[in-house]
Amino acid sequence: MSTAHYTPGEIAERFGISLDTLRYYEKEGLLTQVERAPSGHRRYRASDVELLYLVRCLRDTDMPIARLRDFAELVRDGDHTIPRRVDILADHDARLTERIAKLQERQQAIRHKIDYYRGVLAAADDEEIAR
Amino acid sequence: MSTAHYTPGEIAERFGISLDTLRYYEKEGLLTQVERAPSGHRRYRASDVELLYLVRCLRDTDMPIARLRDFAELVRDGDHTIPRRVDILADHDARLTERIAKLQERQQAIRHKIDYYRGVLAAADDEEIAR
DNA sequence: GATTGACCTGGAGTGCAGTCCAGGTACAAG
DNA sequence: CTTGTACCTGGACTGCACTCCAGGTCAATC
Repeated sequence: MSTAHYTPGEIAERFGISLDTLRYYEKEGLLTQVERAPSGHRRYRASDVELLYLVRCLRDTDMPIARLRDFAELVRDGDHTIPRRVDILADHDARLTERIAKLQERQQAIRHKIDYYRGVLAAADDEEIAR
Repeated sequence: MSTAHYTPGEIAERFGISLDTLRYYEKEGLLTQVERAPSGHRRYRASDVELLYLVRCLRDTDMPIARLRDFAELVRDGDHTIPRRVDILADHDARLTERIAKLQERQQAIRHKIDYYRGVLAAADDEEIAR
């Protein structure tokens, strides 16, 4: 319940990821350097939460870890990298749009198959009734 | 150019997958038994193409191989398994709908971030002009 | 009859993204 | 002081879906 920081447990809970994954992200450079308590325990600040939120959005939409690392590096390098960050995000956004369109196409095909099968079943039922 | 069957190369080309992947699918039981020429070479028929098309739709929408195997087994078992096939497809369709919705949510968040960054850039430009 | 190209087999290897583990520290509660 | 819980580290392991490879066959072509 502290105001200034969050513990690893709180963060993991909040984002629905494991402590291992959280540490893995840090090790892979997806987060800017996380502060430590004198005990060595991680202390996550609001800025970490913010970046992690974006990281999760990008991972949930299947951006690979390597690209996320590049992005996080730009974040670490300061505000002058914002144009490049926008490029990465806009590119991802475009891919995502394509990807969603493709998924919807496939979904249509699957629904067609379901309808076809339902037609077969209905025909079989009719036969049953006619007997 | 024969009318009755397709070669592995033709199939791979048509579906944009590798020969290895094609053989892998067969080995994993995603296809019903594929015929062979006397030479031992595979000969794909229209029914194989049809099933493979569905398999690809389902894989493209991330159905795991294990579930596809279950589905293919039902296909092999005959028409009386159609109700169960419909269950599998309808379930997948529902998951897919959820999945697409989640992707779109994430996409909104990413677009928000892009807009935020563009706002920062615009503000910086204004400052530049004011100087 | 040598070469070429498409195909065959079984099995090993790859890349990605975590996930698990052993052995240890920090600290609050009983 | 012991117990419990949360956390630490480095490194090994896992699951999934391919992908690659060595060594071989077959049919047509030069």
